[in-house]
Amino acid sequence: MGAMTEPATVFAEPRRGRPRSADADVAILAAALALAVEVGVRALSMDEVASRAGVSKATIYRRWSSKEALILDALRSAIEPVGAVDHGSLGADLRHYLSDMTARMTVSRGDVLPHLIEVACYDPAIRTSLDDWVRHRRAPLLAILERGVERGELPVDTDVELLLDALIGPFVYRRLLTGGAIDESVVERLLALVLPGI
Amino acid sequence: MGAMTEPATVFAEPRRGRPRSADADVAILAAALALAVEVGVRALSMDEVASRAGVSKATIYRRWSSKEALILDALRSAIEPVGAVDHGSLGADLRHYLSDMTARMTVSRGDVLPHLIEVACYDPAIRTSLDDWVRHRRAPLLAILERGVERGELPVDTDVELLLDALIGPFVYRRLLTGGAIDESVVERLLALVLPGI
Amino acid sequence: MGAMTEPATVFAEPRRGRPRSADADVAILAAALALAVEVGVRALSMDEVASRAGVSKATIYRRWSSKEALILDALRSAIEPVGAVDHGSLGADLRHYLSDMTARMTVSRGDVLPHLIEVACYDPAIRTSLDDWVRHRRAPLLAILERGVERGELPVDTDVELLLDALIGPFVYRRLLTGGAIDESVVERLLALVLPGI
Amino acid sequence: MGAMTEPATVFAEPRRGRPRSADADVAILAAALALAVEVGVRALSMDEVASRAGVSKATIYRRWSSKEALILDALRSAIEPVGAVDHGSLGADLRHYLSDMTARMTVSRGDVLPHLIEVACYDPAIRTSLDDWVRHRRAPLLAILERGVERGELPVDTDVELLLDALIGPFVYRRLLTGGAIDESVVERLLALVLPGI
DNA sequence: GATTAACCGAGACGGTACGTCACGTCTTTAA
DNA sequence: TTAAAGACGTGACGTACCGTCTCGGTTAATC
Repeated sequence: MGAMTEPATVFAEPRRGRPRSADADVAILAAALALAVEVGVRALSMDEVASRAGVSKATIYRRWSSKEALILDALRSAIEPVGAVDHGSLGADLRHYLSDMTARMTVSRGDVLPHLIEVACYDPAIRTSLDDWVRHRRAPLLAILERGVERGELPVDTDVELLLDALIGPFVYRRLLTGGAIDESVVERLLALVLPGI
Repeated sequence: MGAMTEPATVFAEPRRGRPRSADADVAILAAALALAVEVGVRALSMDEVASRAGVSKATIYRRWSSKEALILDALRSAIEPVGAVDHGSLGADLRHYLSDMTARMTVSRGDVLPHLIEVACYDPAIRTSLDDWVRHRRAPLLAILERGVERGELPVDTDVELLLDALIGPFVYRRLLTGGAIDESVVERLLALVLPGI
Repeated sequence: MGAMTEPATVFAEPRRGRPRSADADVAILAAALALAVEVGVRALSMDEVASRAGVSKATIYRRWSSKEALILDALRSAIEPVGAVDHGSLGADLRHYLSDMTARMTVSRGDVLPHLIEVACYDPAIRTSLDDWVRHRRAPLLAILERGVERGELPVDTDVELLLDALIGPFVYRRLLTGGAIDESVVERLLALVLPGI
Repeated sequence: MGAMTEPATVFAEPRRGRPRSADADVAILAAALALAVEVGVRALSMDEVASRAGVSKATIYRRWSSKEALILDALRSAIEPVGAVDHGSLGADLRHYLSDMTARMTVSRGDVLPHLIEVACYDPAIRTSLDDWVRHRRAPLLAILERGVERGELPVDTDVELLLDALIGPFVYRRLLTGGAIDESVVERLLALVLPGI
């Protein structure tokens, strides 16, 4: 719950007063997610979220400082990262990760991420939170590449970060800007281009 | 002026009544651009644009169909594409193009493009217009790569589109999502990764 | 339209731009009055007024600066003052005026005036407007008393203002505070007490 | 403590459990009164009263059923009625009472009573409580007038209630509505008008 | 001494209304 | 016909206050 004003997960001294309802947390996030899927992030209104969650607006604003903070958390709660499975070889690991990623890119509505990217330009808190989320999603791929270096499948002096960006960047670019194809064949051709030996 | 409802530049039959003011076009675009820079795209309001341009809102909406259409045109009018100079070799051309592009990425405020990307998710007209713009900006790089094929610097069966995405994508990805470094050294290292022989 | 921000009745230089809708004025006042009667002033909400008048809240707030300013104007538009009829004698005039006044006091819901009195304590604009209204309603009785002085039915040195307060005050006091009887017989007994000769 | 849900002062059977804190009673009333004077009754909020009194809102609502009930009690606790002194003659008694009353009217902020009057229109409990308070404040004057009848200074068939209203009403009327003068000279002139012989 | 019942401060809760803002459209008069 | 000015309906925003409800913890009278 990164963007929350006071994360409920951190337990400090026993809080005084009536504790915040955990049910409300769940109901709000669920309502926000459902609405985002149904009508899109742009048309999502806090009144409607409150109404669906059976909660007052004040209860939402007690937890999240803005609409976008809520959306970010809702998104985060919904998307689990690609699993970090080890298939024994760099090629197999990469193919698995990238296929999974492209499948997700194709399925989901395209408006949540663009919305968050924009908001992050104005709201530092969202910026931080979005950065965390990106880091979290990159982690498995980073592990795959580092394992490749350890195994000797990649040179010791590989710039892992840049390699990662070269593998992910083209898909993000197509998704957000060019509208170009995103599928298995592109994965194969990109791998052939960037990592010819694999 | 791609998104305009009726482009003033195209002259059809001589129209009746008071002609549209050409000054207004300029003033509106200038005001929109200035505001976008000052307060950001998100906080830009049409009332304020009208007020700054010394123009009524109706005058704006007679020319552009929506706020985003105006912003898109304002953006377009401000950014001239990277020049299509021929330096004689693929390596020189690429280095020139990418350096220029990274320089622009570093300088400009980062909020106009993200905003348009988001809006394009909802508004097909903006989608089309944004696609045009992207195509327009990709054109010089596409020409460079095709020239490379003609010169024999690249294999004949090169997937030029994918190669282009592999060169641009990482920068877009860093710019919009990871916040990673964007500079000359990255250009060099990316070229070394994707086109080792250059 | 005393409390309006810019009274539409005062014509200064010809106003530019779209003029304010006179229909909206009427509809808003009517809706406010109807609601005040139905649910009371306290339970009257601006959203409901707007909805009933088929008007947006912004349109209301463009004309009146607050809920209370609107209520005051609505009240004023609804209550015509007691007619200033001349029955030929002080006694007849007074009996007519006071009977009429007591009848109105008994009929109307009792919450509008109390509400305005309270709000006037905090809002100087309402204060002024309420004072005007009170002056306006006192005028006929003042005329009656002054006519009594001219006719010689009252001493030349009569403190007309105080006499007026002595005739009205008891009724106001009963209405607002004691809940005491307000009827014809009280009018007679009060006249016998304050103006024994009449 | 008239409006209290369960008056602490009346001791019935000894209650079980922790007794209510008498300190809290005092602190709450003091805070309410201070706030009413500072910001006015309208802007007085229960959260702020609770905060100032160092008390929880629940503690307040355990004692008073509503904001207005609290305000009424706070008002009552602050204003002691005019003393019922016997100066030997009707004229002296009246002059003393009315002078005292006018002095209080001039001094105190004018917003507490108007507020209560309004609320009493909607809340029967406040209505009852306010009526009690009014009766309590009228009592000394009523005694004065009845003593006047006993002494023979007033006719035996005097309508004492109406006479009282004729003496008080004009001041209340001026205070709440006309904004007219309230001072010693008015007292004298009113007495000369209503009770010429005194 | 243990139990129990009512209290306590803190503060979260659902609800409701507030007054503001921006959008894109509409209606004036003037050029 | 277009222009500037500005009012219009729509609909969401985030805030404030109401009176109620949990919390963990305290304070007497009763057992």
